[in-house]
Amino acid sequence: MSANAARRVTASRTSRARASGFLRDIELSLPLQLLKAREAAMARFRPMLRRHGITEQQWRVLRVLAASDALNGRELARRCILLAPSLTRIVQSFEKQSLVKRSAHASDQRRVMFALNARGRKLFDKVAPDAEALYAAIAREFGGQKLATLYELLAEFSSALDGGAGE
Amino acid sequence: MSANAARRVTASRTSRARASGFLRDIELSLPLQLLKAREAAMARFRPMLRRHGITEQQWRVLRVLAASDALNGRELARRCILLAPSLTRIVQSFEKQSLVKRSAHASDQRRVMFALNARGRKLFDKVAPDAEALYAAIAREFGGQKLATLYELLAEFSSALDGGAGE
DNA sequence: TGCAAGCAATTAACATGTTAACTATACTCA
DNA sequence: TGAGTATAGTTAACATGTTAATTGCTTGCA
Repeated sequence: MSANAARRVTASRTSRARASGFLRDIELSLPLQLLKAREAAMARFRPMLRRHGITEQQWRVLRVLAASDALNGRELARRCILLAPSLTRIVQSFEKQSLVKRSAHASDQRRVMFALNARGRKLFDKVAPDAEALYAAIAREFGGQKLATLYELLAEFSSALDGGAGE
Repeated sequence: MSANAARRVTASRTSRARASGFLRDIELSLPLQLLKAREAAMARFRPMLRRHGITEQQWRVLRVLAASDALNGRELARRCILLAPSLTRIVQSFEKQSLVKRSAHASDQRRVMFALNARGRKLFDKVAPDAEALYAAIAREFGGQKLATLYELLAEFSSALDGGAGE
């Protein structure tokens, strides 16, 4: 499969680039294709999350906090792939809704520790089954084998470009 | 490679999920991994685009318009993977900078046609070589073969989930 | 014909992305 | 020890993402 893919991509690149006379075809912009694939997946999750009254990014924070007792902001942002300002806004919103509580780090007064409280955990437990069902449907439609290969390639790509910094 | 990947992913999923007692590990959220890979790539492009004074999304619009004479808003948004409101804002900004001009569609007064003008084309010609150089570096570091396989998988994934609607 | 339904583009409102600046705390090393 | 530097978190400002509502035009059909 991948040998054919290589040939096909190369062929289409040269012919289309020659035809348009410009930069390689936009179909061969990797960031765009990653975005497109992400959109295809998120289109399924967003309506469900919306019914639960949360955004995609808020769900990431809920998930990460549900999987660990308490995290400081920097680590939380890193695991959610969120920038610090976005995380600040999200946890502030969560605190107003009593979903998250903050506490001081024992030895470093700069750090702020965040953790889910009872209401937050309850919301997570309510959303998680719906998310799992949608994820299972995607795996079924695309194929578990191909999904695993895609994971592997994405991980290799990220670490190849990050130089190991992102993980 | 992909057979190993499947085994590895499955193994890590069960062990981590059991350890945390919650939803499968967040590392196995496909939208998140797509985002992470995209971030790894965009981290290289953004500083360059910023030096040219444009954003990532504005660059997508420039590229698509440079590759075709004139497009209506809907088609332009579709090719750039942008929502209509975002496109509206971007082309309005481009018009103020005299990068893009709009015209009426011949037979359908609802449609608005957008095209690059001389200034827009000049900007595109200025940015394109830098973008190509960064793209070539990524292809070199990650490997052209693997890159082609990744493209293929992403395309299959998008079309599998879109049901053919997105293309 | 003319009206109901649909489509293209825009606008509005709020959430997030992105960069830069800022505050408070922690570290380092002369 | 104390000035300089680095780090964690926040805030600010502007661009984009997302949904819903709006406007103007088009189409289908009774």
